[in-house]
Amino acid sequence: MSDTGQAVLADLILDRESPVPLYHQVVSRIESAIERGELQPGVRLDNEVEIARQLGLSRPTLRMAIARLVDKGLLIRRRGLGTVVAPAHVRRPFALTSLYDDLVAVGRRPVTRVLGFKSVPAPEEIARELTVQPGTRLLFIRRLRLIEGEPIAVMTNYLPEGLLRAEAPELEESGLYRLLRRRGIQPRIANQTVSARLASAAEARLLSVRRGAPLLTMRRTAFDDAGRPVELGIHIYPAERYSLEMTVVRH
Amino acid sequence: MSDTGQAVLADLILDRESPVPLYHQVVSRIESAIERGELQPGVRLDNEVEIARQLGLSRPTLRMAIARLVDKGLLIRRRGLGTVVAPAHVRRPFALTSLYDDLVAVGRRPVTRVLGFKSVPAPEEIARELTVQPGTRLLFIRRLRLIEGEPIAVMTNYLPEGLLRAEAPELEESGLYRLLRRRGIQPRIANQTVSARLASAAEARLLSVRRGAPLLTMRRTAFDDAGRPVELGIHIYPAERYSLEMTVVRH
DNA sequence: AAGTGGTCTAGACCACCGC
DNA sequence: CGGTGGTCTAGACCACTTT
Repeated sequence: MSDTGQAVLADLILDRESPVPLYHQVVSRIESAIERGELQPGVRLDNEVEIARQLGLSRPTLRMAIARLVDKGLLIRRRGLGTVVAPAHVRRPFALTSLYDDLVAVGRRPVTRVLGFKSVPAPEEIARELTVQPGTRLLFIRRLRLIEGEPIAVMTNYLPEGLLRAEAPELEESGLYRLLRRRGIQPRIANQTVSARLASAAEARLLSVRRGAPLLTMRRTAFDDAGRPVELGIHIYPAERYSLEMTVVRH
Repeated sequence: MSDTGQAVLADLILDRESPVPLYHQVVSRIESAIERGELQPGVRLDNEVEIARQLGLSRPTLRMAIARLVDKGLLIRRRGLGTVVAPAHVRRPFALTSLYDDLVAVGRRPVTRVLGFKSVPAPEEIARELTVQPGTRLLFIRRLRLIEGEPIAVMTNYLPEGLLRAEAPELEESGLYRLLRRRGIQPRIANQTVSARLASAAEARLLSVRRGAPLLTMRRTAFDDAGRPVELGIHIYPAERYSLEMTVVRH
């Protein structure tokens, strides 16, 4: 009914010497203020000109920050009305994070076992999807992921050779995407197909489910900034223990 | 190896009298040039300052346009290198379109049968997900979608009353989202959970599959600009005939 | 009418990249 | 080094929403 409150952002501290862009500093400060509950859902922010003045920024710079937050679904902005903190309806951004990151984020302890790690010539279909020549040598990786002793995924990946070296042990400690990032490789765009089928006997054994249990399947090709192939992933999950969650924002 | 060509965008026609923002005009012009093949993947664009000059725009305005196209995965931009048209690896944006739209877009003819359309009090769990009071009256809709005679989805939806009226017949002609848009309701953010399970006898009958066949399941809550609940959808798809595709761009 | 975000301009300087 | 995109400024005017 009445005003839900006016947020004062004047005390955000910006570091003009930092290499981190100012608008990005604003994004992360406001983001964490919302996460910590200092900015409650429904709270109305001051208008853009006023916030910019308080922070000592130009309006375009501040707008860039707010635009990012709107994109993430954290803020809602309407002409003539103002900017308010979005309701809490989850705000998990749909991004190219790995399952590993997701699980760690909620405090669970996934364990990974590397089942396969070798160089293979690219099968025709996989070569086509990754846009490499058939027969090109690819790194084949197969991992089993468990959480509290229960298998939750069998992940098969094909990567162009040279992206990773003999890093099988590290794959037991870290996610594939984290390992790639550490080597300076940034997946940027990914095409995913999600479907379902029944577990074969071999899959059932690996995943500790009965034969014919429902599996969630995901097939993904990922490319970097320059459009170079990074990875093809074929993942299967026991549907009884796993689901994919995503938040979609319409622009 | 050598230059892949230099695109001249100077002949894009902009209408400064139009209510459509200039940057948006640039976005749609370039978008359709790429779709029509006038701008081939790999083609390098002139630098921002030059394009802006050619179009008679300021650089920030042009940058806004290019940023949108990069977001959509149509262009790739790298500091020091330039801007090029992205490789063709699909570019289906992951958005809140309906299955209906998707199928029509590829020229297929889906048919929809409305199985249920009535007002019901909100069950507790559904009320919580939609952030309405338990017992609030909701519109319950259940539809069966077929393509070339084969069922591909059973869609169950709950909407706050008042968003739609007695429009059951129209639901056989148009998608739910299209109908909502026509009434000025714009879903903006949606949380989706995708998983899988086996078909019950009743579901198997509806979907023309055997009992125990794998089903892809999707549960979605959607909210509008102002964070008001728009819809809760519970969809099931016969996995043997349907998969979900999405393109994810990391920002 | 008043207040808000939306669009647009014309510059400036910086950081990264390949040569 | 020269060229590119990345960031930032200080304004201006417009369109929409509510009072």
